[in-house]
Parts: sequence; structure tokens; C-alpha cells
Amino acid sequence: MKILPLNFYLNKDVIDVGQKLLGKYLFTKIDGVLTGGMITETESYKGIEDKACHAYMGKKTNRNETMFEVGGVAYVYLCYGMHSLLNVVTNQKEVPEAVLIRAIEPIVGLDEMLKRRNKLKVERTLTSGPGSLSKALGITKKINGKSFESKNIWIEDREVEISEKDIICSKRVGIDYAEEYVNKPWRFRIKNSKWTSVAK
DNA sequence: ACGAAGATTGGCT
DNA sequence: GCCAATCTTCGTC
Repeated sequence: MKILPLNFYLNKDVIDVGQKLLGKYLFTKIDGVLTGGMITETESYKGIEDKACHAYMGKKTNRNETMFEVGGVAYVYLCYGMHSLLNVVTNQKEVPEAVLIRAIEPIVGLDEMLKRRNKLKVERTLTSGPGSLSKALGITKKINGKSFESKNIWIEDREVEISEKDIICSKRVGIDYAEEYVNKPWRFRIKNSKWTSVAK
């Protein structure tokens, strides 16, 4: 077990990072409580060229300025007024690329995650979907800008190998405004995992 | 200062 | 399947 090195996040290919994050373990320790699990679904947002990306055309705003930080920090923003969405910022400073974490397989802190989600049973919907997983892990905008080498949030490599044939690529959803970028196959999920959102 | 829209979710038909 | 919830953010007036 080891924490992902900073080098991992400096990768200049955000599509590659999106795939490599599958099988890694994401943890948070919020208010002293440890929760986490294995990443099963991600989406890559390819910076200034990607019409679905908040930083398309290099537009920097109050909300998205974290995307312009050096790789290895968390970009958390509020979506639809109620969901905190977690992204892993990648690449160099001023290159605004990020990977949205969309689902995990819940492993640690199940009781706390159930409590935060108001659920009684551990089932797929506990941590599948970006809004749901943030709620289960206690991720809020307070995490925005934090390093993935901090004591509140980090990612570990537990040497789970996901081979290329076990990665399903599909298009991203909820970005109908993104024109030709709507169809880019930049959503990645682990084949046969029951802990992802429903395949399309 | 105002208003429309959003990288979603869950409940109801 | 459809639609409301909910509020910050950003573009425009």
C-alpha cells in the first residue's frame, strides 16, 4: 500500500490518468472518520480544448481556478445547487485538466457512509454517481484546493491492476452543450464491477 | 443587480 | 420515464 506519488498527477495525458485512476483507492478522513474505497468509474476533462470542461478556452473563474493549479489537488464544486463533485486536477500549473471521480466500491467506514447517505444497506447507489460518492465520503467545498497528499484526502495504490480489456469507454453525459465533444469516449469504468453507474 | 442554467439525484407516475 | 429540488456562478443589463 502506498500513496500515489505527485508524479502520477503530472501526467500530461488526462485521458491516460482517467484510466489509470481505476482500481486506485480513494480515502477521506473528515472529522476524524476514515472512509474510502476503490475507484470504479471516472471521466476525463481535457482542458482548454474540451467544450465540456469548465476551463474551455482557458476561461478562469472563481469557481474553476483550482483546475489551473499544479496536478495533485482536489477540485470540488457545487453542481445543481446541491451536489459537491470531486475532481482530481492533473498536469502542470496553468494547464486546467482534471478527472471527475464518478463511483467507488465502498470498502472502509461503511457505517459512516450509510449514515451520511441516510441508508440502511450497502448497495450500489451508496457510492455510485459523483454526487452520491462525495456525500458518502463527506466531501464538501472545504476540500477544494487540498492536496491528495493531505491528511484529509488521499489516493493509494494497492497494486490492483486493471488491464486495458477490463476498461469500458463510453461517452460522458449531462454535457449536451459540448457539441462535438459530447461524443468523446472519455468516461471510463471497470468492466464487470457492480459498483459503477449503469452502463450505457 | 437580475436571471438562466448546470459534469445530478431521488421520488413519483 | 419525467420532473422538481436548490443555490452558486456567470453573463448581461
